[in-house]
Amino acid sequence: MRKPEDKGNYKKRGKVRKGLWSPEEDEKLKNYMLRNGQGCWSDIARNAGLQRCGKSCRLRWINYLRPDLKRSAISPQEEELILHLHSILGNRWSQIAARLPGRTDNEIKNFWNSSIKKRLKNNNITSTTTTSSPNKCKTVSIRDTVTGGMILPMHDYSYDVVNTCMDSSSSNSHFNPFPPVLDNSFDTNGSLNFPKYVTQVGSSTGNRGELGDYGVMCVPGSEGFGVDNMNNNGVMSSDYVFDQKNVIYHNNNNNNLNNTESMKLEDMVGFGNHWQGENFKFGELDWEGLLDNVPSLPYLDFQVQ
DNA sequence: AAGCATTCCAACCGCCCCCTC
DNA sequence: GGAGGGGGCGGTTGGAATGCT
Repeated sequence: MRKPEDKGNYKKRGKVRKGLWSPEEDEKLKNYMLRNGQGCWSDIARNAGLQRCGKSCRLRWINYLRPDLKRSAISPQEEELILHLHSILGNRWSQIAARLPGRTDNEIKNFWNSSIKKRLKNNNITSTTTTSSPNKCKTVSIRDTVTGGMILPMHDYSYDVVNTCMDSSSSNSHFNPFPPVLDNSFDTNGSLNFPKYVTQVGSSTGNRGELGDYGVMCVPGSEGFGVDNMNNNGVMSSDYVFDQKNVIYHNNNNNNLNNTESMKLEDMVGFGNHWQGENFKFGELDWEGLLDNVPSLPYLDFQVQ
C-alpha cells in the first residue's frame, strides 16, 4: 500500500494529498456524496473539505465508498462470467464491470491479473486480448458454431506477421496461421505452443469448437482473407472464409466451399457501418450491441448475488 | 521465530476522448 | 478549428499481508 502523506505537511504546503485515504477523509467524501450526489469532481474535492484532487476522490468513491459495492470475494459464477466477457471484450475492464453489479473495473482487473491469469497459465490456456492499433492488419477470431456460432473481433497483427503467414503455395489467399516454425510448436505432452498471433477461443474439453479451435482472420490489404480453425490434434480446416466483398462463408463440407452457407459478416456480428474495408477499426465496434446480439451466452442467464 | 518470496490490491499515472469556450 | 479542462480508462506501482522455508 502507499503511505499516507503527512497531514501537517500537505496543509502547510497547500499541496494535494496522495496515498492512502484516512477514515476521516472517507467519512467526509461519503457524507458529501450521499448529501449532494455526483458532480464536478474537483468541486466535490474542494466542497467536501478534502485536500485531494478530483480524480483521487472519484477513484475512492467508485472503488471503495460507493454504497452498492460488494465486499465479498468473487464467486465462481462471477469468475465464469469474467472469463467469458474477457474472451469477448478483452481488457475492457469497465465494460466487464458494468455487467457485474457491485464490482468495479479495478477489482476485476486485479482479480484477473492475479488469480485468473495464473490459472490460465497453469492450465496452459491462453486467453484472448482485444487491442486495436492503427496501421495494423485486422484479425477476427471465431467461436465455432458448436458453441454458439459467434464471430468475434479479437486481435490486430502487423502486416509483417501476416505476410510471413500467408500461404503462398495456395492459389487462394486464405490466411495461414502456421509459421514455418510450426514443426517445433508441439511440446513434450503433444500440446501445441501457439504462435502469439493465433487467438484461442472456447472452453476446455478439447472437442472441435471448444478448446483447441483457433480462428484467425486477416485483412491484408485488398486481398480476400480467410479463417482457419484448428483442433487439438493440430488438424486444420477452413470453417470460415471471407471474400473481397466481406461475405463470410461457413464451410460445412470439409473445405468444399461450393457447398457453403454464406452471409454478410456485418449481418453476423452487427458491424453495420463500422465495417468499411480498410477504414475498419475494432475500437469503433458496438461492443454493447455485439453482446446484446449474442443470445446463446449461457453465462449471462444467472443473477449475480 | 525469523527472514525471504510471493501475492494481493489500493491508488497513482498517463493517455485519450469529449465538451466547452 | 483548436486550446484547455474534466472525466474515464487501462496499465503500473509499491507496500501490506500472507505463505514458505
